[in-house]
Amino acid sequence: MKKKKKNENSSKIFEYHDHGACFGDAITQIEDYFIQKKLQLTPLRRKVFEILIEDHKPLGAYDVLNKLGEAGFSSSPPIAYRVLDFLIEHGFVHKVQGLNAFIACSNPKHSHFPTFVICRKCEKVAEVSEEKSGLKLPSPEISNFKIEKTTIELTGICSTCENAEIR
Amino acid sequence: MKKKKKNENSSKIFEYHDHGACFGDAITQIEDYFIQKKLQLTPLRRKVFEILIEDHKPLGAYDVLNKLGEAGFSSSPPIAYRVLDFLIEHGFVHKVQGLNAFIACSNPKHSHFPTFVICRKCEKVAEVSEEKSGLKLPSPEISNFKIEKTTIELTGICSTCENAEIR
DNA sequence: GTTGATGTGTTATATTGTAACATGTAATGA
DNA sequence: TCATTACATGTTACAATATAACACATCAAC
Repeated sequence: MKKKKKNENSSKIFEYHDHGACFGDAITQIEDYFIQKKLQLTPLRRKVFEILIEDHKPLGAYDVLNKLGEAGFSSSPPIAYRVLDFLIEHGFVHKVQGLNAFIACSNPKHSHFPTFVICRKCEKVAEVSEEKSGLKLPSPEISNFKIEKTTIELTGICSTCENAEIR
Repeated sequence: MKKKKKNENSSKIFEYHDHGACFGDAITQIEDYFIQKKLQLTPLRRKVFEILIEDHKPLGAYDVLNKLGEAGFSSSPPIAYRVLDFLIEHGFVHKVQGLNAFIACSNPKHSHFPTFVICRKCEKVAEVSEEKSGLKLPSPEISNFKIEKTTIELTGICSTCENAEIR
């Protein structure tokens, strides 16, 4: 029960979030990217991305699907899965395997090998970029393996929940 | 197409495997552990573990289930999932999230935070233990997060498959 | 000899994900 | 002009993965 003074400016990965900026930046980034790559940011694709970035937490494919339905789009499963796959391919969405859920990438420019930190109690999820995580990938390249994609998920309990866990 | 001399004794994570030793060791380990922890290594649990360690590759829950059926056990889904969960809890089985599959732990003594290296082409999977992987976990503990469980999966292409990929 | 803990079994159903094929639209180029 | 192609979306039907809820048996402990 000691005062936490020392860690005051350590990255509070679950706490801080300027959502307005986040949303606007993300939309701008995806627009720029699509133009640059000559891809179509169709209403459907845009909507899926918006749904994810608004919530800013992992959503199941069928959650996305329902929201698409509410917004007047078709809501049969392949619709969601196709668009999600497409956005994943281009780095704007990640799949959180441990939750069978999808989340907007918090920084498409940097997160090629993102780490997800997941509280098993409050289910909050934080994406920590390669640079910030301090993660040092193992090197199976030594044994001639070429990494194309990583899934790195750390499940546990965040400080808020731990403090609440009186036993 | 150069001779690979230099890496001769680098860990060939996909190649080497003394299966006889592996199987025997694993059974002994699980027996010892169960005795020590006063757990019941029932015929069902033993069989599930044997199925996984015999194959020595990730199996879907329903694959396990079928093999249980063939061996005279019940083969309704909860049977497999319960036993798999139990074995996972005790560190003798891991789930490979990227494949929705289960694999016997290759070294229960050491692998608390194992890394799985998965070739997307031949689907071979290698488990690399914490010590050997050179993996340096990120430190969200700084931000007061307590890691309980990790999912670390590296997907890509192994040298054998890459060499075969003429384009 | 009842109670509680554990392990297995069953039915039914929930959740997550895909295959296969149809339609619409816009750009290309003979 | 109109076939061809690429792409995006749509639909039906289904496959694959996973869990809830409840039943029963065994066994040790009190």
